[in-house]
Amino acid sequence: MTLGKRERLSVQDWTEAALQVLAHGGVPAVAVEPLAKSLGATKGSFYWHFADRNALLQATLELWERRDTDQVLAGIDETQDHATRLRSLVELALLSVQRGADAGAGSIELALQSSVSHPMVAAALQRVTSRRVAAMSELYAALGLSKARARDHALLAYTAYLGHLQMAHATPELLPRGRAFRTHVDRIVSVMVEFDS
Amino acid sequence: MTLGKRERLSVQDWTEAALQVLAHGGVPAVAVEPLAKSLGATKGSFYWHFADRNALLQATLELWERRDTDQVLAGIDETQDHATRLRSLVELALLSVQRGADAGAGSIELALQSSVSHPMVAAALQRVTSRRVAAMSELYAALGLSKARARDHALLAYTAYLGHLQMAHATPELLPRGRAFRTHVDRIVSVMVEFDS
DNA sequence: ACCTGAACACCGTTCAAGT
DNA sequence: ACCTGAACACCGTTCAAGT
Repeated sequence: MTLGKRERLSVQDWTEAALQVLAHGGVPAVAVEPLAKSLGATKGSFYWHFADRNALLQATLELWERRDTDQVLAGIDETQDHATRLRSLVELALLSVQRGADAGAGSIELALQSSVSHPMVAAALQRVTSRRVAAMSELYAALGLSKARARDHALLAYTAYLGHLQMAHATPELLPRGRAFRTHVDRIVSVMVEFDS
Repeated sequence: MTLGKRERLSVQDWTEAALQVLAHGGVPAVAVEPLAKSLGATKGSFYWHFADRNALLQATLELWERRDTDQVLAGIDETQDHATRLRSLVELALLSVQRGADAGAGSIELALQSSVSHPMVAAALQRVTSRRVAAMSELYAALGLSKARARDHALLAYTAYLGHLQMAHATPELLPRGRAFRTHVDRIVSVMVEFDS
C-alpha cells in the first residue's frame, strides 16, 4: 500500500491513495493519519495540500466520477444497434459486480452507497446515477418506448442493478454461482430488456 | 433524544437507545460517549453492562432481527391465497421504503447495508435476507414454479426491493412521485409476480 | 451491583517553526 | 513552497475508587 518514499507529495498523490483505500475500506477509511503514514508523510503535510478531510473526499469523488464516465463511454459499442447496446450494458453492469468483489469498480460504488448520509457523497452519487439513467432512457426511447415509459423502464433496470450490487457484496452466499449465475443474469437481462404493450 | 434521568440503566435501555441512533445515523453513530451523554450517564457506566462497543452492536442487531421477524409475520395475511400474499408482500416492501425516508424500519436496514464491511452486520443481514428469500421462494413454489425457478425468482424480486430501497435513500429525486410512483411500483410488482414458461 | 472520574490511545485539525 | 512536530479536541477502552 505504501507508494515509496517521495521527496514531495502532490494533490494527485493524496487523491489517488485516497481512492485506493476508499475501494477497500469505504469512506470511513479515508483517514488522514493512516493515509499520511502509508505515504511516508505527516498529517501536517496533508493540511498543506487540502483544507480538511472533506476537501480530500471531494477530490476523490471527482476523480471517481471522471473515471466512471470514461469507463461507461468506453463500454458502449456505438457500432451495435440499440437493442444489443442496451442488453450488453445491463449484462456488463451485472457481471462487473461479480468480478471485483473486493477491488473492482463496483466496490467503490458500493462504498459510496454506504455513505449516502454524507452530503458530498449523496451529491456525487446523484450525478452519476442521473447520468446513467438518462443514458438508458435514451436507449429505451430509441427502441420505441414513450419518454415516460422509457424513463420508468430505465429506473427499473437501474434498481435491479443496484440491488444485485448490494446482494453480491452483502450476502454473496445467497446468489447462485457458476452456470446458475449466468442463467440468473440472463433472466434479469431479459426482464429488463424485453417488454411489450 | 434524552430518555430522562433514570437512577440506573439496564442493558435494554442502552440497546434501545442504540437502535434509535442506528436508524438515524447508521452504524458509526452507535458511539459510546454520545450515547452515554444522551442517557445522562458516563462511559464507565456503559462498560459495566457491555464488554465493548461491539457487544452493544451485537445486542442491537439481535433486537432488530427479532422485531423484523415479528413484523414480517404480522404483515402476511394467512387468509389470502398465495398469489395475493406474494403481491402484497412485494408491494408492502416497496411502499414501506417510501414511508420512513429517515425514521422507518427501512432506514435501519439501509444503515446496515451501509456497513456490510463489519462482520457482525454482514452476519445479521445474511440471516434476515436468507429468511426472507426462503419465505418468498415458498410462495413462488406454491404458485407452481419448480424449486430452482422459485428460488431464482425470489432472488430477483428481493434484488429489486434492495435496489429500490437504495434509490429511495440515495437518490430519491430520481424516483417518480405521487401517482407516477404508484404506477412505477405497480409495474415492478407485475414484473416480479407475473411469469410464464 | 452499578457508577464516576481520570487516564491513555487514536484520529481530525491547527499552527509555529523549520528547509 | 512544502513539510515537521507539538498541541488540542473527540471517542474507545481501562480501571481504581466510590455508593
